[in-house]
Amino acid sequence: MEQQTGTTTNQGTYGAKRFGDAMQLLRDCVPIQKRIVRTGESVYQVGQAFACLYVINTGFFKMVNLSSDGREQVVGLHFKGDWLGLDGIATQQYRCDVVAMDVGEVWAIRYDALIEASAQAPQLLTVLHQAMSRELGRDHDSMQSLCTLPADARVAGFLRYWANSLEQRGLRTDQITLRMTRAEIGNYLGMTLESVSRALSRMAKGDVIRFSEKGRRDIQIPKIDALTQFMRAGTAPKAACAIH
Amino acid sequence: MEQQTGTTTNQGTYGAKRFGDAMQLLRDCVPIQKRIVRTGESVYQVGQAFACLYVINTGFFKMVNLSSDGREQVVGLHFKGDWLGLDGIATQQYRCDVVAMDVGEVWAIRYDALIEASAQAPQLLTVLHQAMSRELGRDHDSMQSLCTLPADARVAGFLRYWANSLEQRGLRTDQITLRMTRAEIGNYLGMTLESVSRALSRMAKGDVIRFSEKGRRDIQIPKIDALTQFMRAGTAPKAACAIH
DNA sequence: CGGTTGATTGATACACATCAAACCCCGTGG
DNA sequence: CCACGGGGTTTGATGTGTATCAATCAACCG
Repeated sequence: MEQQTGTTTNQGTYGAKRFGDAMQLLRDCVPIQKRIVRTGESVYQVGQAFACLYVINTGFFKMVNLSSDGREQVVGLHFKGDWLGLDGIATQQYRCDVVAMDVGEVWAIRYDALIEASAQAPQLLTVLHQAMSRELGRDHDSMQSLCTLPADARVAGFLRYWANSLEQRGLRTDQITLRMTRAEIGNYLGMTLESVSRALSRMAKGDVIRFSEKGRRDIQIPKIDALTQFMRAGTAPKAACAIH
Repeated sequence: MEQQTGTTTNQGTYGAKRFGDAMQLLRDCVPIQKRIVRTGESVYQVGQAFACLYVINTGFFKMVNLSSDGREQVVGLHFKGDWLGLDGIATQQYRCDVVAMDVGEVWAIRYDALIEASAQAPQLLTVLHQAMSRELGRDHDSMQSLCTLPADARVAGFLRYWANSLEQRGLRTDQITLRMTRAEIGNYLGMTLESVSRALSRMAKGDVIRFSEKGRRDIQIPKIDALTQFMRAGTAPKAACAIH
């Protein structure tokens, strides 16, 4: 695995380059409105009239679904290069809130302008469709985790996902800073904050992760494989016993 | 709520017409390869090279995610007018299996041909994007159900979703035939087949649903509102007590 | 400094999984 | 025709993974 691939040109894999290319294309082909979003502020909110898609330039965002009876659910985490607002196309209204977990910058792109521009530059469609397709795949993986993995494994999977997301974007992965509280993580993973805390404690005990000296929000992952290992540990305990 | 809206022209709502319009447009603008898929056969399988999107003309399909360690997960149910294969765009390989739960017909459309055709007929893009956007929204709702609702409410929500899906397509909803075993339903909802069975029994006891005389696979829903009611019952039992 | 917000850890409770038995339906073949 | 077998469903008894409740602790801040 390469690190700091800011200038590397890896085309086959999902490297940092993928994002750079797409963003350069956007800059060139469509009018873009840059916008700073401070921590806790939202890019858009449920019910708002749909007009723009947003591409994340910097920052971390959570996507929150609100049900009619007041339940809140974090349904996605988004990083640099991800598109926001896609769920608004169908109904012409945004279906969820997107909130910045850190100060960040998004590029607003009018959907109608994007479609128009795609007549001249069809690659724009490829970029858009790939973003949507990727999110569909991610959602399916999330559903699978929620349905088939025990709590500990879900937390491990979450850390692995976060580390992978950073790595794909050419960011540091040896020391990651979770920008979410235990409660937010728990909400995203379908468990309580206490369960998240216990899972992390168990991982720390097994040296799968390490807490940084300053704050329990910074986590070191010595070996990502250890996380994958830890996930399987809970999934199929019978197998280990069957060997005798 | 109107029934049998086969010829009705309701534009604002998600009526049966939406599907007819889109399918007519496709017929007119892009080459279509019709294909019959028998019960248990798959439209495509994970790992297969991506080339086509599929639009369901008739039948019911389940979308199954397979993880590297062998876990299977039903991540979606699809009906007439839904698009299949969208998750393959990003990686150029299908990411899951789509299996017919009943004999049905799908229309295969080459993705590259669709993009080309969209240069002449931009409405094609609208149709495609709305389909993707709708699925994203659906997935988020599923995640919310999995994370926040108890087992009974999830089963009720599942029935309501099924009934709504039929209604939007102008099909009968008074008597619905589940084309899935309890085990499949349980897999989709993140619970065991026994829990599904118990939930259905409880609903039948409360007259929220009725089993048809022939087989426990056919279910009558006298009032859909009763399902919604049943969902809330488990969600906030404290509130009822607090009133005294 | 007290006050607040988030994290950890323990004791207990409960929703659901697991295990097990019985039943129903339906097709097959003697 | 009935015997048989097998897949699907129901229902009960028991076990367990997490939720819930509660206390303590750490960090931050006006």
